[in-house]
Amino acid sequence: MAETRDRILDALGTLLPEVGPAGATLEAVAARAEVSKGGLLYHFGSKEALFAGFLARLEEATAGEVERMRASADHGVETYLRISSVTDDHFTRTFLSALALIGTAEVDAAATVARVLATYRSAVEECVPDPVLARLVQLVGDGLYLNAMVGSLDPAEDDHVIARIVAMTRP
Amino acid sequence: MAETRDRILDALGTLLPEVGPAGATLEAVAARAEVSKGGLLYHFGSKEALFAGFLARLEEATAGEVERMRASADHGVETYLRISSVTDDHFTRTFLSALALIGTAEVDAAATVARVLATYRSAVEECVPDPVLARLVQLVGDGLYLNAMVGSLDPAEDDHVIARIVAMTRP
DNA sequence: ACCACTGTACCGGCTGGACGGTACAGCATC
DNA sequence: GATGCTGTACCGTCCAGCCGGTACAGTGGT
Repeated sequence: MAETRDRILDALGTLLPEVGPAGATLEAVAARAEVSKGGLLYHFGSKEALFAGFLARLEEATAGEVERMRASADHGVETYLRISSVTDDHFTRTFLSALALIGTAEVDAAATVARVLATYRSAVEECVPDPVLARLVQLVGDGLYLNAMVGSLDPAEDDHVIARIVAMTRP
Repeated sequence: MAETRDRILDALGTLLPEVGPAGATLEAVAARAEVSKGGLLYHFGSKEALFAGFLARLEEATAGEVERMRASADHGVETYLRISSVTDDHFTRTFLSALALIGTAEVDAAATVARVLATYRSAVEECVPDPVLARLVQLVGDGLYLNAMVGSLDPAEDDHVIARIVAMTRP
């Protein structure tokens, strides 16, 4: 069942920020997903496949987020930065989990994250004519993600930064 | 000998970006440092102590970097951003290694990194009067680090962004 | 000058436990 | 009774930490 598969990936997503890749044991993931270890290995033949499945879903979700950016009235900049600074967003959590996967032997998470960032970058460049400014916008978003990763994010305060940047991008 | 201790920590620092925390076995670190496993465990009683020692050295190095910022002619902003974007710098590599440690069970690397970022933040706030702009500068720096972590950094290109920000901070 | 002893630095084999992966038996539903 | 899925017992590997040992540089009593 595809539902079970997604439940397993969700379980991995909640587990990774809590205990890191080392703590994300097959048994731990199975327990969190309320599946047996055998059941997990039925859906994902190996830990590598499990992680790869997670990263694949991240890339799909990225496409969806970029679509949301394109559809937004302000041409996406604010939408982009808001997502980065809202830590309880599902996509943000998935992205942070992927960051936690960087450095694991099983899978090249860095490459996937790099692709995700590149996708975002093209999207930002679409709605900010000045390429230097576009890159600046993206770097601020990335900075927000890094701060979210280490848990030092004050969303209320960073609202002002976001507002400033949005103002810069529409003269 | 303190020299051996430092050599071990250096070995860990070069190993972490290459193979990640999972690959940074006691034996692997010992081999890289040209010490036996027993010798390593003589200096660091456990893997946790090894990682903790590495993070402690990062915090010391941070103090030194902030000092360099304070001493620089341009009031630190450019110095700060340059460090973030130069991936072969010793401090940058140490910092990226610490990022790789986030999520390991042995040690709370996120807290250390958060403290390092907070230290930098105060330093930037010292030389940029506008607090919102100061935060923006710091977020761009953090964004550069994140990009360096996933290997998607084009230093030549980001020079323009740095120049733009430096211009913004001295009207 | 010599020896007994102590502390420091380092070495490498061993073991117990954890974890990834396999095998297989059970149990629905069709 | 076949298929899709689940649970569990088990195996092999890998690794952290332990431990018995070596080398050697003091140190101090004689």
